[in-house]
Amino acid sequence: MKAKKLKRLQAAGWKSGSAAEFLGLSEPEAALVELKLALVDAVRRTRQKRGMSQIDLAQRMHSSQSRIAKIEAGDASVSLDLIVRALIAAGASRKEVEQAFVAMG
Amino acid sequence: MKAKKLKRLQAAGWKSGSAAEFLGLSEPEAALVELKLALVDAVRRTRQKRGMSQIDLAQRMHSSQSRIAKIEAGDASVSLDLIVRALIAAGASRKEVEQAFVAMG
DNA sequence: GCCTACTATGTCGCATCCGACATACACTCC
DNA sequence: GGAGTGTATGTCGGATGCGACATAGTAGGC
Repeated sequence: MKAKKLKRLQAAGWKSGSAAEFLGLSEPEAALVELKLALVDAVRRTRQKRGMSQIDLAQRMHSSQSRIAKIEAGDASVSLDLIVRALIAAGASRKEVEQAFVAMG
Repeated sequence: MKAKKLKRLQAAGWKSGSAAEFLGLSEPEAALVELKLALVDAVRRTRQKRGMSQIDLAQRMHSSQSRIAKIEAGDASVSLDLIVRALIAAGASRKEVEQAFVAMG
């Protein structure tokens, strides 16, 4: 599956921008992917800044450690909804959320 | 269902901020709802600014008119993913997306 | 080495979200 | 009133995302 491959690639250290192009995603699809990647980064950064483990965050948002791991890995089975929920649950301020979105460019 | 009611209310003209509180959503849930509402507004505004009908937008994003209607109505059966896809497909500029987020406060 | 804490990956059954379709409603123009 | 255009709402089967669990990998202290 294409989406899955993309996610694996990016998890392995691909810089956003090249990955989407590499796999030949259409423009709108690509934009959404970029956005997700930006937010995923924000989740991990925010969580670590707050000194939380994946388990801590999982409990806060009534989810599981494996889900958090998948979120941060950019797994294809993770929706934008869940990413944003995680970001909020991690305690990101409004400004931090905004910036994650802005960073998408 | 609670979420459904909320959505109906907001569609009927409730200002974001009061609706979530009114229904007693928890903080993180509320934040996500606020975000969705802000983006939903942006979808409609962007679409209309571009002179598109709901059908036009639906075709652009390979969806259906009824889905677009539900998006703009804040229907509970619409994910954040879909809202953002719609916003992108409507041709929202990066600045417009940003502003949608800022407006969320 | 072993133990502990943290993170990653695969799978599964259930819930939610999706596009599609039908249909109703609202307006305008003729 | 009828036709045309745009929007809203309800429903359905199939697709996707979810939490949970098991398990494996990784790093540090002892």
